[in-house]
Amino acid sequence: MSNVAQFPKSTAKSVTARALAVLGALSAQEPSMTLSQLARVAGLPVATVYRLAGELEEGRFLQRDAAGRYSLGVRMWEMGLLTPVHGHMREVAMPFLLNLQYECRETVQLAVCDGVDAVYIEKLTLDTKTPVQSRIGARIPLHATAVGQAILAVSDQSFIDVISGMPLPRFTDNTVTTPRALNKLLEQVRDQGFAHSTEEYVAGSTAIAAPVMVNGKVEAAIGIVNYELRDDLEIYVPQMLEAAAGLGHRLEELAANPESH
Amino acid sequence: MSNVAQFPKSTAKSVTARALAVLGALSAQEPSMTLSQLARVAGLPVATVYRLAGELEEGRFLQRDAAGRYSLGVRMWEMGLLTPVHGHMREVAMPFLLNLQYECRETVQLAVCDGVDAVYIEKLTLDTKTPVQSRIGARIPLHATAVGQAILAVSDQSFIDVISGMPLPRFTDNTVTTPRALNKLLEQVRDQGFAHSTEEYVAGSTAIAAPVMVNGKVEAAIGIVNYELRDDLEIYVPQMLEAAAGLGHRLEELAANPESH
DNA sequence: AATGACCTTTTCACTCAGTGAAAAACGTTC
DNA sequence: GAACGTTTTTCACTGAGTGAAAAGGTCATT
Repeated sequence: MSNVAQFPKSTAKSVTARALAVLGALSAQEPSMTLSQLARVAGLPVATVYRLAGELEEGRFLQRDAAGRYSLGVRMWEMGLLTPVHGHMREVAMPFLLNLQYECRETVQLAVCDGVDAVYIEKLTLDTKTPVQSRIGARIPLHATAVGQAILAVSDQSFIDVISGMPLPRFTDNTVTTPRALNKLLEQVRDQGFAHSTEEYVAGSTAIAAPVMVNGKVEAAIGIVNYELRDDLEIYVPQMLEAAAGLGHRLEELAANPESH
Repeated sequence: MSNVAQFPKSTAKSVTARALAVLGALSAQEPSMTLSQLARVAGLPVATVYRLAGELEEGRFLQRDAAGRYSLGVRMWEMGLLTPVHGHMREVAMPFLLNLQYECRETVQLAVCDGVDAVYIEKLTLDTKTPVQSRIGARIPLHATAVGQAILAVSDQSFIDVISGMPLPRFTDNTVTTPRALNKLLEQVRDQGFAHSTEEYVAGSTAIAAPVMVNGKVEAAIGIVNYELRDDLEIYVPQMLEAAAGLGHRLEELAANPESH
């Protein structure tokens, strides 16, 4: 059933905006589409999309498979890796994440705050049947995950107010959905220095997370997740805090020295 | 003096092409630029780039830092993750790579073949001063790296011929640069089931690598690198082969079942 | 083989979105 | 304070981009 109509952008914008709309039509749910699907989702005439997609393909931002379906091209991927989020943050964080993973042998995550939610930048997991929720690049709510709470707790009060002022969607029975409860929770996180969340986002998963501070400002969060409701996850808190602190310091160093490799 | 009009780049044609040229101006070497740099590199008038960059920023394909410099935006990164190269292979491979990393505590790499060279898809490293050469997304020569050789050795003979027919650039004293020598090397790789390369690409580094076979066709390679010329890297061959085989089987399973998690 | 459903590709007259030189407005460094 | 490089705004002009419609493909179903 096509109940789509998520982008009814009748307001035909600039050529560039249209081109981006074409690219944006592809999503995690539908990473490849036919020309006409693309047109429908982007809300543009087929002929227009035909031309635009052709040019995007030329530039390798799109690619067509054997069947003629469009998906995002290698160029897109290559360029994505030049993004500060990846190029810098992920690269610098890797050794810390790996060491932490080595010590706890649980799934280790790195997330940053972007807009009003958190985004997973890296996930090191040994789990072969890992849930989709925490795909790298996935956006996750700040109020309902350990990494989100770790970031939010040490953010500016004004930002906290913005977030707690927005609707706080419920994902499980344990999700915190009122501003009051959220603020209380965040205070607790600040007190103990890390967040601990049990089944607030996904049933059956529990997680701890710590903020990564760079020059007094939170830049990311490192978390440990377990999908079997381990109740002793906190035994890894020291190592996690060490990883978070270590990463923070390293980022400060790199920010100071332009490029001290 | 006479610096009036120098248009080094051939004038990009369509609006879309120009927009892509603006994005394409950013590179691994210069991941962030001022507006006018952007214009110069893209070979477009400043006013034009000003407008285009504005729109690209709106769509979060570009972003500006505090100083007003442009770099690639989060959107670019998010979408890059939807690319076929990344999405599947990397996700499935992670547990195998992590286990291998756990066992050898050396830098572990995953690469696939794209066109006439290999591309690093993932790199797990504990090394904080890791060389730039093996950046994720970096393209590396098939003839001069362990992962490249591992892939090439088990490729179709026709493809091997194409590669060995091309110029084989020399990177170090140890680089194999003649078709004869390359073929001999590849035969050896086939015989022993893995590649072992010492200072063929980067001085001071040694690596081993094994191909990942999926239904009889090579799809990737898993490698272990060391930057201090460890001469006993081969002790990890069994684990590496196990990881490669494990990943191969997992990929076969997933190819069979459309989507079994 | 004829039908219909859905897709891709081409065409073409119209017009409005995109253009870029030039000038204004900043922000530096000497 | 002037000389330089930057970013931003303005504006008259015009060809690049548009999209409806028609033509051409491909694949089921009858």
